[in-house]
Amino acid sequence: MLLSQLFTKTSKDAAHDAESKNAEFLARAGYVSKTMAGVYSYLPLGLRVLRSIEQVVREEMDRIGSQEVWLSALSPKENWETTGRWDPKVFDVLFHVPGAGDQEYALNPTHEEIITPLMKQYIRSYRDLPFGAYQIQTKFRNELRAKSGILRGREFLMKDLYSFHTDQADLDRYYEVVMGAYDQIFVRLGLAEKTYLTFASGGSFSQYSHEYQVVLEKGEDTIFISIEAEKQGKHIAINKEIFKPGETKCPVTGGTEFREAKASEAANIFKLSNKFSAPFELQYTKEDGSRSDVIMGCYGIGISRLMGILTEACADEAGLRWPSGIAPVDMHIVPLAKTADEESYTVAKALYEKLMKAGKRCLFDDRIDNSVGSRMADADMLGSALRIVVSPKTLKEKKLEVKNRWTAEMALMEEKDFSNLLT
RNA sequence: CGGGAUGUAGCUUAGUUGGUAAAGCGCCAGGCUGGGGGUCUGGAGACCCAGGGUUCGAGUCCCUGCAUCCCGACCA
Repeated sequence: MLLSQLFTKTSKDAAHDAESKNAEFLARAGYVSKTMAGVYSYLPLGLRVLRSIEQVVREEMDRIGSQEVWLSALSPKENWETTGRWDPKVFDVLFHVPGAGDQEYALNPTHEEIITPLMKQYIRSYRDLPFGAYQIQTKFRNELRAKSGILRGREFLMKDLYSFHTDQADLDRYYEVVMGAYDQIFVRLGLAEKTYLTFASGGSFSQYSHEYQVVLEKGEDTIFISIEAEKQGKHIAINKEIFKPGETKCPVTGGTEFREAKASEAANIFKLSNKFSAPFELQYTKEDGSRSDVIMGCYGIGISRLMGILTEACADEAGLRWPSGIAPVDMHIVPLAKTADEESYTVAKALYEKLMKAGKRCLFDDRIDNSVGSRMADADMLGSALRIVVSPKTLKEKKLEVKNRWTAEMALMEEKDFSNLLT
């Protein structure tokens, strides 16, 4: 991608209302643009990051055999009346949208009310169970207060998986499988060190709930981390909402020592049991011919929120940084040339084309009229892990300068050594 | 939904006891530059959030509304 062609621009100034780090940096880098409070548009570089996160999640969901679907974003009022969630006093984040005539629809904030009746068409007997179905889709929640940039919006991208079982024991087994997949997701996103499996209230639908909380200075939740578990190399915490000082014990180790931390909830998983299958009468036939409610689990993970969390966790004063595999590009190439005829430009351009042909994703800063300083600052802001500078100075030694955005280490390398390094 | 703060050029802001709007950045044209948002000259760009009110006169004072951010409540 040529930087001269990229329609987004970086900005030196933060928007006056960008109080949170993610809102400030993602907007300054031109990754996202705020449409209104809690609602963002994703621009070319930001969309690549969002898609990369999405792909990590998708691969781990596929790996455990769950099947990707794409459920409708609108749904009929009746489905929500069936579960009692149409009533704003019961469920205040549901957007009610008018349809033709007297009809009213819901803009889906979650999809139990869609997938449960849907599965009535397909689940007949115990032979059809168990299985999992997931989707990655925009969710709409009428939050009374949107906040913290893309961390808590009224419109956001979420992966939600629903699982269907004959009994609680099979749900318990599958729940563990999903936990394993989630662990893998946090490892791949480079967040494992900061992520704690957090025991939380089940809300109004279940006594069971686990959250994946990522420790962040500006986290909106407070968790109590089990010190005992940490000593055993386990990341276990209790959400403040169910923590009783002096009483609560670590459910994994039995330990009684905790340390308090601020964290952001990246994922939340629930054992639904028959909470939704009962009202929708989603049942299956057992081996003895009798009928029983399907047992369900649901497993959410905030894709766009993870992008915000990664920004909060990784960005430095100079701009964005991303874990490997998540950045919008693999490298950012800057020729320090005054004209496109100079060797430093032609060598850099040739390198760019070679890397692109080899499947690397690169930004090439062909904006040679811009000052050197502004182009270096842009390289830092845009967040590529590697920056390659080709200048008359480095060319004298027939070398390129390679700088690591994370370690700030700089190395002069011969072009062929550099190319070899990448293969 | 309660409380607080803020709305002035594309962006960030200044604007005195009320007298008809200023700067930096960005943008456009042209120089000089070239390893960290460089520099000089010239230029374009604002119904001062909206609607009422007070006043000879309102960016400025008053009322109402809207928007945004923050705190709280809320958060499958």
